[in-house]
Amino acid sequence: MKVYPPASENELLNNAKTIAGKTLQQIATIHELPIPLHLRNAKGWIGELIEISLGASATSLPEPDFQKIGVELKTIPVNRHGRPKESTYVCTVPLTPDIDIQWETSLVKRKLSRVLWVPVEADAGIPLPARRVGTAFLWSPDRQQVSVLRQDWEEFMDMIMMGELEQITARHGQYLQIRPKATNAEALRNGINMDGDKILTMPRGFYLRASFTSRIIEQMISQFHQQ
DNA sequence: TGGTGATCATAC
DNA sequence: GTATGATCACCA
Repeated sequence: MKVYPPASENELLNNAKTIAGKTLQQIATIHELPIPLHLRNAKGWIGELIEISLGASATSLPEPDFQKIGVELKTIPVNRHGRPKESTYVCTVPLTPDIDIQWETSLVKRKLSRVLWVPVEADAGIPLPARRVGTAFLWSPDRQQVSVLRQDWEEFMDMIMMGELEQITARHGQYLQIRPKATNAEALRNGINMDGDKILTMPRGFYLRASFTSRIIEQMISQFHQQ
């Protein structure tokens, strides 16, 4: 079954409702896809399955997944309490950014402006085929959240432009963090050191801390209960 | 045992 | 090679 890109947020939400409560086995069967034995050698499999089942179009482009409506798709592994098990990858970190790079036009901002979060059961005790997809919800950061995300991003970009990339660890950043994002430790690319010289360094990605995505889920639940 | 640093697969 | 989809694995 082929799912076409949704033309509106409502259409996307309706598509998401059709997979809510289903197991990964049920969804994979609909699309005639095999299920890997475990995620160790297929880490992105759930994300790719949900992309297919919701009609995502920019699946390996530096763009929001649903290009037409500007929505980014994120599956989020949650435990039985609904708390995220992992951080959430956002996008690649520019290692040699232009001097005039700005938050307003950054990929982090574009991707996080509108996100469809799709919770997926991730307790180790549940076999992969039996894991269920939860109720998806659309989210945009509120003013306070945008403010912190922007502050994190600007501090990171300042450090990178100052040649302090190698000093950045996953401990930096309140909501965002920067961590390696590579095939392996041998995958290097160009960066800039504190002397302004070219160096080879590990490719890195922006991630949302699990403590932050946990708050997003809690907010959604409390809004739900108020209605 | 939580979080940081490392890694796996795939598309083009 | 560089982007995407992420989770793994180890150690403080």
